[in-house]
Amino acid sequence: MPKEEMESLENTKAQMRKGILEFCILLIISKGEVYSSDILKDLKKADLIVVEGTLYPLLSRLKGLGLLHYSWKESEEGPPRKYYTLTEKGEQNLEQLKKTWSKLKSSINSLI
Amino acid sequence: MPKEEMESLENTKAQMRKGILEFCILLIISKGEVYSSDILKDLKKADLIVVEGTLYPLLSRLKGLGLLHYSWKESEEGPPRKYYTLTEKGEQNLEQLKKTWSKLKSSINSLI
DNA sequence: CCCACTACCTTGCAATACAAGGTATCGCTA
DNA sequence: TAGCGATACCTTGTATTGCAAGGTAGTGGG
Repeated sequence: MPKEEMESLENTKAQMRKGILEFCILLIISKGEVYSSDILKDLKKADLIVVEGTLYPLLSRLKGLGLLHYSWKESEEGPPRKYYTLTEKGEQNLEQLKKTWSKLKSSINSLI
Repeated sequence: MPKEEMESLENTKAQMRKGILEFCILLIISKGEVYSSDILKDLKKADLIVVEGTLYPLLSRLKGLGLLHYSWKESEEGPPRKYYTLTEKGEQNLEQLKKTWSKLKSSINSLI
């Protein structure tokens, strides 16, 4: 398969992943206190490849919007970590996003 | 609800929509020869708000990648229209994207 | 002949994911 | 105790891309 095709396909797939990235991160944090490496691990398990340079600014943004807060915790083996949890706002937001996701799923289903 | 929250929510929703936009457009075109207004109408029905300024460059890009081709057709009431259809490549690509979409759905499901 | 309508396209801007590189803390070991 | 590797957090520059706004052109009716 020629290179261009591969790229266009990968590009579109990447777009799909990006779109739900924020949603996924909120989902992951909603399940319990986590720090960046935990999040990256969970995203990887869900086939959502993300790197640090993407995650940190995003967490900061969500923090700035009041959806998250964090607390520093000591680590057994290394520097302290920022553990994130959802705020009240974050939880409400996530509920809305779950609904949006459901609608999106049925929209696509009717298109298929 | 304060303005900022609304905006953050709308923004995230918009991201989700954007991510699947290209996929949806391919889906719509796969169902038969359509021109831009048809596509916009179908997207609107699926709650995917898109404007001309988004659609035209995107169609051009997909054309450039060899996923689409078009033919001019006369209209009964106005200027001629570009009717789009999928190329062979476009169909193959779409099949791949359907698989990606399924995986994405189950990934999210397991996160929820 | 002009005006409204439809259709196609372009330009400038803002958001954002990513690659790459930087800073700081900790524990281990020479 | 000095240095090194590992871990963790963060920043900068770039490319992509959706969108608002505005532009061009064909068609038909008054």
